[in-house]
Amino acid sequence: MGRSQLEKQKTHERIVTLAAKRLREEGLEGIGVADLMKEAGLTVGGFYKHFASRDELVAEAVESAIGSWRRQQEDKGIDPRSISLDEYVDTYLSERHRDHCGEGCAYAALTADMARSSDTVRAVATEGLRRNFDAMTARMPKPETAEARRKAIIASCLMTGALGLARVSNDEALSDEILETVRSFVKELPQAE
Amino acid sequence: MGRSQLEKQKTHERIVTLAAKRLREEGLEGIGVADLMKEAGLTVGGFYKHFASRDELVAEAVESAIGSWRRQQEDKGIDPRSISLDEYVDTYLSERHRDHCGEGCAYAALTADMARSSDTVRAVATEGLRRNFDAMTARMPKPETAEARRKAIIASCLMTGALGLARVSNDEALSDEILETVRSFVKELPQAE
DNA sequence: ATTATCTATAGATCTATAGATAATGC
DNA sequence: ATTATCTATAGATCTATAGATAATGC
Repeated sequence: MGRSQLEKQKTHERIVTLAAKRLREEGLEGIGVADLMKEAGLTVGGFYKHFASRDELVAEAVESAIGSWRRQQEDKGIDPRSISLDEYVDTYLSERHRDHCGEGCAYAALTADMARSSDTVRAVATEGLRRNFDAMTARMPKPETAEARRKAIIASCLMTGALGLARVSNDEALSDEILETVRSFVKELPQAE
Repeated sequence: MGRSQLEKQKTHERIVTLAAKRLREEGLEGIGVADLMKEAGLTVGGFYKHFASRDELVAEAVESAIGSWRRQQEDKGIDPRSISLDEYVDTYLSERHRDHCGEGCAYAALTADMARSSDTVRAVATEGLRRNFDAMTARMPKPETAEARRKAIIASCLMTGALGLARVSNDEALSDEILETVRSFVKELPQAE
């Protein structure tokens, strides 16, 4: 016990990354500090040398969760902007994403929790939401137009909503129907009207 | 202390109705048994003569929350089926609904919590989801067609998703933009294609 | 006599802190 | 000497239960 500053920084990141996953799985009030540290291979005591409070961890974890998909793509050497609407929709509204909440979209997993959260968390979430709308607008034809932004907002609400309801249904046929219906609709959205 | 059976039944309903509101506000793990009973003008002790466990209350409260809108309409003497898509969209995607989570749609308020819940809760939620899809299908032109059902699913996902994201944003302009954009889109949905 | 609710509390769980331990880094 | 993590625990909170109290209803 007693580690270098570099190791502390890595430990900090490990806790945040794990929290970003576990909180998406269990909700922002889900996992406790002790259990989380145990899963990270640590003990409770060290926690408060990293975070002033559990809330502070939650804020960092939400920020990390919001940026996780973008970071994953960049780590694979992929520019997220190069991913087309069709590709994005297929992975977002996939059975895999539905069944792996912890690695997925923070907005689908934590909508209500975020809305109830502290100002800090909501500010982070709102900023991320804006960036998501912008990224979606860029995937529409004529991205400078108001029509592109309109469709980007529609697509975003549809996708988070569909993933959420697909996760609610314990009838897999109904769940799949939701995913498939919305997948094909969003793909046709750029050509609509 | 010591009440009639009729009063007990009314007390039971009062607890469930209050829980349906407070759980939509704070999430399914939000309010505790003691606080809830206090708000109902009662004390902790009586709780377990009404429910075997907190989970049992949650299940009843979720069922109550899912049916609350329908019941409200019926109490006003309105047949929910007589409400048009346009009317429904305007109240669903209103600032009022956004700002009053406790009286509103259970799916928008509790999506992620429901998905994580016990089999009992998920079964109730899935059944309600099916009924919602059916009710929305009936509001579309040619309700017997597959196209009507497709649009009903789209509209449902869009509306729950939009309300959820509108609640996340702490920037009211962005929040209003989401609501307005989706409102007008859903109203045009029946005529689309 | 039965029972709906009350007061009081046991037991579990969870956040946060205090003090010890064993590395780092000047 | 400093500090990152550990062990141990205080204090708050929450679910559930036990036993008392005061009505109901045969």
